[in-house]
Amino acid sequence: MADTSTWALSAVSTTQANEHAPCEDDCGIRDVLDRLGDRWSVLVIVALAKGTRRFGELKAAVPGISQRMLTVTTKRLIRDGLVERTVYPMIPPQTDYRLTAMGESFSQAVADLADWSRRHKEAIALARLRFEVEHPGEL
Amino acid sequence: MADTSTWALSAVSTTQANEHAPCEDDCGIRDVLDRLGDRWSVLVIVALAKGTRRFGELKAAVPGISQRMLTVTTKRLIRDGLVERTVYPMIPPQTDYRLTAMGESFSQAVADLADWSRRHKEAIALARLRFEVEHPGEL
DNA sequence: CAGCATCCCGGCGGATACTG
DNA sequence: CAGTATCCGCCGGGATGCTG
Repeated sequence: MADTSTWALSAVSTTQANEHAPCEDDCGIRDVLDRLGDRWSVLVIVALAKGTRRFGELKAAVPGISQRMLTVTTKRLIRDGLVERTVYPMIPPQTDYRLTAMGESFSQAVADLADWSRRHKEAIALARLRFEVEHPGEL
Repeated sequence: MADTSTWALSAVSTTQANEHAPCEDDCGIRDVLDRLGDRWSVLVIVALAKGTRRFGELKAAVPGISQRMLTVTTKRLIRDGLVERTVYPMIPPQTDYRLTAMGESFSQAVADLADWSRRHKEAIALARLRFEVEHPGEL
């Protein structure tokens, strides 16, 4: 039994032609994960959770972000309806950013996630150490 | 007042030399966000939430993933202590993947997130439509 | 079946310069 | 101050081929 030549032909039936496999069922999660995925969205949300901020204040509140990524990120958040922008036409110009109702809600969800990571950060760090000794060099 | 030549010199005080700006305060969230960020981790977690799966079953359960990304993703999840792997040395070989206790906990957190996105997907879609008409072409 | 090794491309995001 | 425009390097991840 267990001839190595048999299972070579047992076709994998690779989910037969799924084109782009766009989830179909669940999704909508993708949009959320995309925001969570990029480097800055969450940080900006967290900063705005403390209240309305101007562009410069926001930049200062999110250490390391470039002006470009700040504009791009805020624009994406605005597009998704998480953030609102108010422009005061003065010299020098002023622009205020604040969370929308949905933004606040999202902020709460993020906070819950932060809670989870706080409760498990030691366990994760430990797991990584173990992995490093058992599989040195990998990843 | 409001002379346009004055504020040109008011140095931005660009968060003075933060090297890599590694958060310092919060963090641990970065690790979690990194898992949420990549394209497949969440999908694999969701698939494993339904129970133990073999490599091939997992591949079938996550439509669109390549064998390479499946190995890479599972390995990362194992490294972080979210997934366990059991190898049965037989011909043909068999490998089982299952969530750890922490993995189950994480799976729950993800489920909460999925809930949020389900409750707001319409609102997000609507916001995007509005944005598209008001700012055609951007993003 | 369950992987590892290699090649390669797209786009995310950093750095820099310019404008109202 | 609050952006916009441009250039560019890096790496996440797809496709393919080979092994135990």
